[in-house]
Amino acid sequence: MTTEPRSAATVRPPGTVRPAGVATAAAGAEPPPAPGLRERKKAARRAALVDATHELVGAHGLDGVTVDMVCAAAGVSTRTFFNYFATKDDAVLGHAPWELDAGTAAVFAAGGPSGHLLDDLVTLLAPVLRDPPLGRDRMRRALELAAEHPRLMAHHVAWMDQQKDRLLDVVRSRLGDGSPHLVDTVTGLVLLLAHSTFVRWEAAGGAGDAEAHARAVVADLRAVVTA
Amino acid sequence: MTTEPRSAATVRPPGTVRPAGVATAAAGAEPPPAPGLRERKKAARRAALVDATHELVGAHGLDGVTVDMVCAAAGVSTRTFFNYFATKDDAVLGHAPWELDAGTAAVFAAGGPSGHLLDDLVTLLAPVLRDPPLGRDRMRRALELAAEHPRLMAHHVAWMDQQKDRLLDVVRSRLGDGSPHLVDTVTGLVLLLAHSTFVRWEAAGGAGDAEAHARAVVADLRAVVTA
DNA sequence: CTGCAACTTTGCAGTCAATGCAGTTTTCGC
DNA sequence: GCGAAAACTGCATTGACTGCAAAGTTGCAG
Repeated sequence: MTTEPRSAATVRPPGTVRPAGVATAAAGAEPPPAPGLRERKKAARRAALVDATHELVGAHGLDGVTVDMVCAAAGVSTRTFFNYFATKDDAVLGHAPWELDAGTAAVFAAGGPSGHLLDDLVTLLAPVLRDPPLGRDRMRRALELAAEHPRLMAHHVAWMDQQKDRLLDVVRSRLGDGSPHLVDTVTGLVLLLAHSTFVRWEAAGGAGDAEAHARAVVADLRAVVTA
Repeated sequence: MTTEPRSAATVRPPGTVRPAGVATAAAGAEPPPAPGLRERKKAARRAALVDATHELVGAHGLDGVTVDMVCAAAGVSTRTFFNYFATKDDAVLGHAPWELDAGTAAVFAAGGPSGHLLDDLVTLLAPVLRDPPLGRDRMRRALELAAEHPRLMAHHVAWMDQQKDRLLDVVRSRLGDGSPHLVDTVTGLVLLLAHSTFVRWEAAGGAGDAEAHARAVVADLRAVVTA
C-alpha cells in the first residue's frame, strides 16, 4: 500500500460484530466460516473503491471522474482497479459477487415453500435484497445514481441479465428440463421482479422492507396479467 | 466516398417495391412520404455498416474486429461511423431508430383493440417485430451473435431498456397517471415480452411469425403468474 | 518462526474506442 | 443555379482497458 489507509472501510477482525439480532429464523445455518484476512481485505478494498467512486462522482459528476482519480483517492494502482471491476461503471454501481442462499435455493427448487411460483421467488430473493453484498447504503447510493444516469441504469440492467444464469439453474430444477422456453421466460420475470423492486425501494427513499416492495410488484403483475 | 460502393445495400429509388399486399387494415395511412435521397443514403449506409460489421465478425470474431476495419470495409471514415452508431456494439447489433406505428399506438392508448392489456401489447409490438428497421435478416444475424456473446446480449437488453420511454408514454396514456409504479412495471413487462419473443424467434431459426411467438410468451406468463 | 506455494498488487507499454473541432463536400428547397 | 443546412472527413487527444513479468502478501505446514 502506498500511504495511509482509507477512512471508510477499516479491516475489522473476523467473528466480531454480528448485526445484533435474529438468528435468521429458519433452520441450521452453520456460522459463516469466518473468512481469513485475505478475504476481508479484498472486501474492504472493494468497498473502499466504491466509496471513493461515489464521493468523487458526487463532487465532479459521473463523467468528470476518471478511473485514475478513483485509484488515487483509494490508494490503489490503476491496474488493481481492474482486478476488482471489469468496468468503471461497475465500480459506480458497486457490482459485487453475490450468492443465493443454498438452503433457500434448495427449498425453492423442490417446489417450496408456498408452492406459488411468484411468491416463492420473492422468498428466494428476499435475503439478497435485504442485505446486499456491499451493504444497503452503497446500494442505495448506486441506485440513486442509476436513476439519474440512463447509461448507468442500462449497465445495471445488463449486469442483472448476466446474473441470470445463477437463477436459471434454480428455476430449471424446479420446473424441470422439459420446457426451456418457460424457464427462460420465468427467469426474465425474476429479473423484472428484482428490478422493479429496486426501483420502488429507491423511490421510497430506501425505506421499508425490500420484501414488502417485492410483494407489491407481484400483486401488480397478477393484476396486469389476469386483467 | 473513397473507392467503390458497397455491394449489399444499393440505394433504390423511392416509391417502388411496396411489400405486396394488405393496406394495413386500419384507417387512413398516408403513404410513407417517400424519403429524399439524403434519407435513403443514410439508411443504406447504416445498413452497409452493419453488413460490413457482420461479415468481419464472422471472419475474425467479435473482438478481432476494430472499428477501423469496419470503416475501411465500408469505405467510410472512422468519424462517420460514430455519427451512425454510438458504440461499436451498436453496429454489431444493428440498433437503428424505430417508430411505433402512430395509429396502432393510439388505439392501444385508448384501451383497445381487445381490452386485454397483454394481448394488446402484442398487437402493439407486432408491426415492429414483423419488419424491423433494418430488415429481418440483419436482425436475425444480430440476434445470433447476441446469443453467442453475453456482452452483446447485455448491450442489447440495455438498449431495449433505453427504448422504454417510448413505450412508457403509451402505457401511461392507457393506464392513467394515477399509478406510476404500475406503469413502470408494465413497461418492464413489455421489455420482457419483446426480449423473450426475440429469443424464441431466434431459437426457432427465425421461422414463423414473431407475433405467434409473442402470443406463446404471453400464454406462458399467464400460466406462471396465475399458477 | 521458517519456508514454500498460492494469490495479489503493481508498473509499464500498448491498443483501441470515442469525442471535439474545423474545414470540405453533398443535398435540399427554392 | 444558389445559398443554407446537413453530412462527411482528417486530425489530435483523452481515457478505458489488457497482457506481462516482477515484486509483495498471505496461507499453511513443518
